[in-house]
Amino acid sequence: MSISPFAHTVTILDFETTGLSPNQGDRAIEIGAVKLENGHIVDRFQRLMTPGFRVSSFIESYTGITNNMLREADDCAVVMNEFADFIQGSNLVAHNASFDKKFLDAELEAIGRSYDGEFACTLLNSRRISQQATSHKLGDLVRYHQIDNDGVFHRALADAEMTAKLWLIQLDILNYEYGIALPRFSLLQRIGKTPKASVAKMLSEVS
DNA sequence: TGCCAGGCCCTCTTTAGGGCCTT
Repeated sequence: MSISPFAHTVTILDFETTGLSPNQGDRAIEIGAVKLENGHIVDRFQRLMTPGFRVSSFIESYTGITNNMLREADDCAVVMNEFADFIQGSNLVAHNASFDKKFLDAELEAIGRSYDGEFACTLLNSRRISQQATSHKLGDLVRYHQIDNDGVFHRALADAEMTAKLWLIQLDILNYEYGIALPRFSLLQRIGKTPKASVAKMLSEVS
């Protein structure tokens, strides 16, 4: 059963992983998430998890998450079971959501859990409603929108916090530039799936 | 043996190729 389009709870999540593809054996090593209710952060989730094998030196360098840190972490199954509880009843947002969705799907399938929310993507939305931005990487959009940050990148909770702020900015853009206040979650999904050239027309019709 | 992600978008497109974005 899907979440109501009127649901006000949105969870913004970010995975750090051993690589790019669960189909190639890659696993999650960290999950970070913030839960928003009516635009305000009401809860946070951040856990390291051990994938069952050593991560590469590239991933250690890229994320700052070392094999020593993961040695003390719980198994993916334990952490993802807790995270499945955390996201129940909430729609989901991520930057380049197709990436995080495939890891969420893979890790939850491995423990026989599922979720009832639907995904929206701040990357696809940015390419449509911030077309003047020259790059839509999360870090570049943080600078472009002058989003407050503590200088930490490529850690799950820090990236989830910045993605949450980007999501709220996108809501502001819809409000101030298109006159759409309190858009349904489904509208944010539609923006990401609407052809780039047609977005302005679609939004003018909605407003 | 050799290769090795995948979804989305744009264009010099659609019988395709390449860039962007995520780790």
